[in-house]
Amino acid sequence: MTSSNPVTSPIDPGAGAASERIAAQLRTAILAGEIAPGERIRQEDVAERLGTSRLPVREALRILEAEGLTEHTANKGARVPRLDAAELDVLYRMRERLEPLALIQSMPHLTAGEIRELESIHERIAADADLREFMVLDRAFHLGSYAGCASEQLSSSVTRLWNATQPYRRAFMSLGGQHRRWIVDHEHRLILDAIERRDPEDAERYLAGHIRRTRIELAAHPELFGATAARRT
Amino acid sequence: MTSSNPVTSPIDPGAGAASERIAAQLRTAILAGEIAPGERIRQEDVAERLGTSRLPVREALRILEAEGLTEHTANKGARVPRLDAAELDVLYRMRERLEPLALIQSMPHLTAGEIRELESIHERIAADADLREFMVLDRAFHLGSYAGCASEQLSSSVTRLWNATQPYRRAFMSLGGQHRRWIVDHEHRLILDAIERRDPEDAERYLAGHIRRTRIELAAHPELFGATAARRT
DNA sequence: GGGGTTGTTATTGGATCCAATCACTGCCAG
DNA sequence: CTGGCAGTGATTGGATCCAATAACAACCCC
Repeated sequence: MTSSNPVTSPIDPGAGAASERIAAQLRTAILAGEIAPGERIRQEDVAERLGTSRLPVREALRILEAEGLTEHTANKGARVPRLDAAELDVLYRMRERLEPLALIQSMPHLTAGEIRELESIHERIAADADLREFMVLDRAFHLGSYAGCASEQLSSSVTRLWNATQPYRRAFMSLGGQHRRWIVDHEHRLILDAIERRDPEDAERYLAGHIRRTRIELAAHPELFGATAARRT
Repeated sequence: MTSSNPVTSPIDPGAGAASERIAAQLRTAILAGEIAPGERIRQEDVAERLGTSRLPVREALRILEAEGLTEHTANKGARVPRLDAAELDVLYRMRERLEPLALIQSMPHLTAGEIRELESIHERIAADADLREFMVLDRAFHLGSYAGCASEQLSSSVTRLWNATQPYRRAFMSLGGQHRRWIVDHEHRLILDAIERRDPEDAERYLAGHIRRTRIELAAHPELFGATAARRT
């Protein structure tokens, strides 16, 4: 209680509407893997933990549903979707087609500063070895390269795809050793070079290849499904 | 009032949860063009007209937002998104890449009965001249051809694209004469033949061409934007 | 002893009331 | 006459209470 009390929450983190702050909190938790696929999210738990009523939680869950982070069934509540191998395969094929389009649309409008930022992220990925940090930087690199894409629809679609696949991408990257990271790093380098040369064809080719390779490797690891989270039905 | 009273609503159309019935009502209205792009949707109006409280309306609007039919801003409410020429162009490029994928995924699983149904829809499109009916049948034809697609994510993405572009597709089809309809009819024939031959390459080619041609023609009609609906900012 | 059934409990869905925010109009000063 | 400002009305956002549904468990009858 007292979430609306300005005294008890003087810092006011997130500032904006309450339902969106809750959505942001849950989004971070899900993307960080703190809530596993298949795990149920009870409205009252969240409401109590964040010191608010259940109502904005309901709205937050609907917002997250729109972003592909939760799924909702009537009278049964929300849960983080669990994917099977076939669904993940299709999601990667969607990425393979949509993200090159996003990059093509974005590239002409990327500023020099934004490209420098990509370069910085790329260097930090190579330097830092922590998986959690890698997940954040990898996402920042790709989505950052689409920053110049003016289309709201395309941006949100791509984000949805990243959201939905995130848990499995993490499980996949946690499998192998450094080897896997080197390959990713090399492919990012190729994409970044093409961006700096302002060469859309090459950028599209390398990006599509990057995603396609990952999809094929994922298909070789059926143990990712069911192993990620096993909390009943 | 009395929406939950089983006596006053014995037929119980839609059966399911109330917020989803409301969403269905609004969805139909928007797709039918009864609510124009840019037009605002006030919660209380809808609540009153459907004899319910504002709360399920809020949820319904969030559901529709997830489907790309409305957009929502804090403290300002929901409205049907209005697109500019650039955004529509990108949406069609997205369709051009995603829908062939959906068709490829769907084709192997289409039953003979489903293909007969597509044939039936195709004939009805050719026979019937009414624009409203055409919009329904055209949508049924395309989305029906993706019925075998098992991926929930891909299906909903494609549906979102159809939702977002629907008002402009209607405005476009209302422009020309029979000429435009003949071309669409012919292209549908090519796609359907490829489906019946179970030829994924041809199907993908014809479908992509169908969408691409429409995109290019749309680009030649800048008068579609702003003409569709003009209810202030 | 097993299967169907019924009662109980936990959880979500909906209605009403209250608070906060935003847009708009009219006013006043420059 | 025009720009800024304050007050007011309209509209959305949130909290609390109540109803409905579904999972679960104990029970009874066969």
